[in-house]
Amino acid sequence: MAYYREDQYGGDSRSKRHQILAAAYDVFSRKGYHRATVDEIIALADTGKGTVYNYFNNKEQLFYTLVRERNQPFEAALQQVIDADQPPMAKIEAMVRIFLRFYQENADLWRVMMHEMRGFGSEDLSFVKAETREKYREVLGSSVKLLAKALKEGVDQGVLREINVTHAAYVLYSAVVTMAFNHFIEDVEASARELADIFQYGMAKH
Amino acid sequence: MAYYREDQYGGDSRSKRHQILAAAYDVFSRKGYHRATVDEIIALADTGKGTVYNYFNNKEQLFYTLVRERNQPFEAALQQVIDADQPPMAKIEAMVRIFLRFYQENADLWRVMMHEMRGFGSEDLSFVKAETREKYREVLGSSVKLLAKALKEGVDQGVLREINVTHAAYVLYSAVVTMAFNHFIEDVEASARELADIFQYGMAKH
Amino acid sequence: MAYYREDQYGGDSRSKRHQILAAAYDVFSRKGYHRATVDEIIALADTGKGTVYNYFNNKEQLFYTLVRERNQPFEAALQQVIDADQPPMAKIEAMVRIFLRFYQENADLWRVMMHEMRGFGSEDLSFVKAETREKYREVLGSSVKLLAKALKEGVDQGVLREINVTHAAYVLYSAVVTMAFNHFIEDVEASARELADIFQYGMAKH
Amino acid sequence: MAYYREDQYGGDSRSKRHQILAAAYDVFSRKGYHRATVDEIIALADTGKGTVYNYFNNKEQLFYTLVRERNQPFEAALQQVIDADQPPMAKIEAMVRIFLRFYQENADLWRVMMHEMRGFGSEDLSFVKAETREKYREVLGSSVKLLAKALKEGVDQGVLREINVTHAAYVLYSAVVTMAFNHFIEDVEASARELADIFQYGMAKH
DNA sequence: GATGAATGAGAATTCATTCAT
DNA sequence: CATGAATGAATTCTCATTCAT
Repeated sequence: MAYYREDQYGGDSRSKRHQILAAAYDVFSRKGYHRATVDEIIALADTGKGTVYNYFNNKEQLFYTLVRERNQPFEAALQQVIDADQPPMAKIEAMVRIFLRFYQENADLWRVMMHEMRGFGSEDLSFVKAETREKYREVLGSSVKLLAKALKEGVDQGVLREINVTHAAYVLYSAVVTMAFNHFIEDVEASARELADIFQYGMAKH
Repeated sequence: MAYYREDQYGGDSRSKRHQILAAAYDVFSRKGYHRATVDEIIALADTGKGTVYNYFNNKEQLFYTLVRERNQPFEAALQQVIDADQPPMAKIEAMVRIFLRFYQENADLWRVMMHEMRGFGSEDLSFVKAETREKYREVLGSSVKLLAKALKEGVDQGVLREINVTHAAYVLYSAVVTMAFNHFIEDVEASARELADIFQYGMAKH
Repeated sequence: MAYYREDQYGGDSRSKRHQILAAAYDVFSRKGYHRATVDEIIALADTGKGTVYNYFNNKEQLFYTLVRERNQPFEAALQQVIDADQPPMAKIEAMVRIFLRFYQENADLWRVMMHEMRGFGSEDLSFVKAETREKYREVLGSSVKLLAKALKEGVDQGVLREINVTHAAYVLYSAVVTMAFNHFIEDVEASARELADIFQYGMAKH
Repeated sequence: MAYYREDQYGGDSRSKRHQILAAAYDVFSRKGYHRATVDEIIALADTGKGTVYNYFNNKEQLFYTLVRERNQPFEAALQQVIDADQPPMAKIEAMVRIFLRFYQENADLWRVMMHEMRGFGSEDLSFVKAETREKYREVLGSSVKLLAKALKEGVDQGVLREINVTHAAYVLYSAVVTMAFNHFIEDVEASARELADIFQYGMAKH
C-alpha cells in the first residue's frame, strides 16, 4: 500500500478532511469569508456537501479550524525562538524572519481573518460570536505579545531605548504584515535586513 | 428659510442623498461591507428603499461613493502639504499628523474598504469589478505615493539615508494605520511624536 | 374601482398577505407542519418567496399567525355564549354547536396544531420555542376552560351531578374533536343532539 | 451462557434489532416522526447507522414496525376480552381498563402515530404510502371496532339504549385517549370508574 | 452481520434590486 | 423625486440512505 504522509491538517493527504481544508484555504483566501461559498469549496475539494458538515459544524467553524491549524506550527516556531538562549536583537530578527515567512505563505487567509475579527479588537460587527472571536484574538494577539516580550527584554538589557514596547511591537508587526500583504517580500533575508535596518537605526541620517 | 450649509457630501445636510451617505458610513463602519444591509441603512437614513437607488446604482457604488467623498478633503489636505515650501522632515511630520487625524476618524470604514480591496493590490477576489477596483486603489495608493514622494525629497536632499522609499512609505503608512485600527491614538500630537521618534532614530540605543 | 371586502385575515382578499395565509391554511392542513414547504405555499399563493418573509418572520410564525387568526372569531363566539344569560345546559349545548361548527371547518389545521403542541401539555419535543408554545396552549386551553366553567355552573346550580368538571370538559371536548377529525359530522344539529343525548343521559338504559 | 428472554420485539434483548426498536420508541415518542433522526436513534441504541438499514428498509418502515409490534400484545388482550363469555357491560369495562393501561404506557408514541396517519382516515397528506397507511389504519381502527362490537352486543341484549354504536365507540375511545394524552390517568381503576360513571349514567342529575 | 464515511436532494431564509404608484 | 411591496437568485445547513470494508 502506498505511503501517504501525515500533513499539517493532522490527516493523511488523501483524507476528505484534508481536501476540504485545503480547498477552504484556497477559496477563503481568494474570496474572503462572505464571498466564499460552501459550494465552491466542495467543488474544489471534490467532495459532497454533507461531508463538509460531517467534519465541521458550519462554515464559521470550518474557517476557524483552518486558521487554528495553519497557525499552530507558526506559533510553535515563535515559541521556540522565545525560549532559546539568545540576545534580544537576535531573537527579534529571528522572529521577524518567521513572521515574514509565515505571512508570505498565508497573507491572504490572514488578511481575511484579521478583517473578520475587526483588527484583534473591536466589538459587535463581526460574523463570529463573542466567545469565538476571543479565540481568534488570542491567535493573533499572541504573536504580537511574544514580539513585545522580546522587545521588553531588549529594553531591560539596555540594547533598546526606552520605548512603548506594546506600540513598537504592533508597529513592527504591522510593517511585516503590510509588506507581506503588498507582496513586497521577494527574498525573506533581504526583507528582514531591510526592516531590521529601518527599525534599528531609523530613517534619519546621523 | 433656514440655512443649511453645504457639507462634505456635497449636498445640504437635509438632503436625502446626504442622509443616506451618513447612514451608510455608520452601517458600513460597524458591520463591514457584506453584513451591512440596505435595509439598515434606510432605517437609519429615514428614507425609502427606492430612494437609495435613485441616487446610487447599487450597494457597491454607494460604498465607493462614500469612500471617495470621505477621501477628498483628506487628499486635498495632503496635497497642500506637498505643495508647501517646507523641509522634507517637516512635510513628513505634517503628513503623519494628517494621516493620524484622518484614520482616527475613519478607521473603521477604511478597514472595511482596504479589506474589500484586498490591500490595494491583489487579483480577482474582491466584490468589485476590475475597473472600479482600480479607482479604489488609486484612492488608497495616492496617499502612500505622496508619502513616498516626500521621503524621496528627504533622501535627495540628504536628510534621510538611502532607503527604498516605496517600502519605507508603506511601512510608515502601515504604522499609522495599525495604531489607528488598534485605537492606540489618544492624542494625535503624542502619537505623531512617538512615530517620528521611532522612524527617525530607530529603536536601537546608540 | 372594484369592491373587496375586509376578510378574516384583516386584509382585503386580494392582498398578498391574505393569499399567503389562505395558501398556508391549505398546505398546512393537508401536509402537516413539517411536510408543508414554503415552496408549495407560494406556488399556491401565486407569490414570490421573499414576500412570505416580508409578512412573516419564518415558517413557524406564519403557522402561529394562521392559527391565531383562525381562532379569533371562534373564541369570540364562545365568549358571547358564556356572557349570555342562559341556563347552564343551554350554554353547554350552544358551545358544543360552536365547537362542532368550528372543527368541522378547521379540523385538519387544528389536528396539526394540536400535534405540534403535543396535546396542549408536554415538554421538549415540539418544533416551537417554549414561549411560543405557551401561546398556542393558551389558544387551545381557553376553549376547554370555558367549557369547564359552564359545566361548573351546571353543578353549582344543581342540574349536573357532582363530577370532576375539568375531566368532564376534556372528555366532552375530545368527543367533539374526535367526531370532527373522523368526519362524522354531517349535520351539526344532529351531531349536537347526539352528543347531548349521550353526555346527559349516558348510554345505559334505565 | 446467560439467559435472555424473548421480549415483545421478538428478539433477545441484547439483539441489535431490539436495541434499535427500544431506542426508536424513545426518540419517536419524545420528538415525533419528523424531528426524530436516525442519528439520535443509533446513538441511543449504541449501534451503527448501517445496522438500522440491515433490519429495516427505511425510517418509515422502522416506525411502522415499532407501532405494529407495540400494538400486538394489546390487540391480543382486547381479543381475549371479546372472546370471553361475559356480559357486555363487563366487557366494555374490561376493554376500557385495557385501553387506559395501554395508552398510559404508549400515549406519546400513539399520539405521533395518529397524527402521522391523519386520524385513521384521511386523504393524501401523510408521510406514508397509501398501502402502508391502510395498515396503520387497520391497527388503530381494529381497537375501535372491537369496542363498537361490544357496544352492539349491549344494545342487542337491551342493556344499552339505541345509540349509534360506531359514534359511541369513537367517543368513548377518544375519552380514554384524551385522558391519557393529558396525563389525567393516575390510577387506572379510578379513571375507569370515572369514565364508566359518565358514559353509563350521563352528567345530568335525574 | 456490523459499521460509519460519504453523499446530495431538499428546505428555510436573506437581501439586493426593480418598478408601479 | 420618493416610496416600499414584490421578487427570486443565491446560500447555508439537514438528514435519510448507500455501500465498501
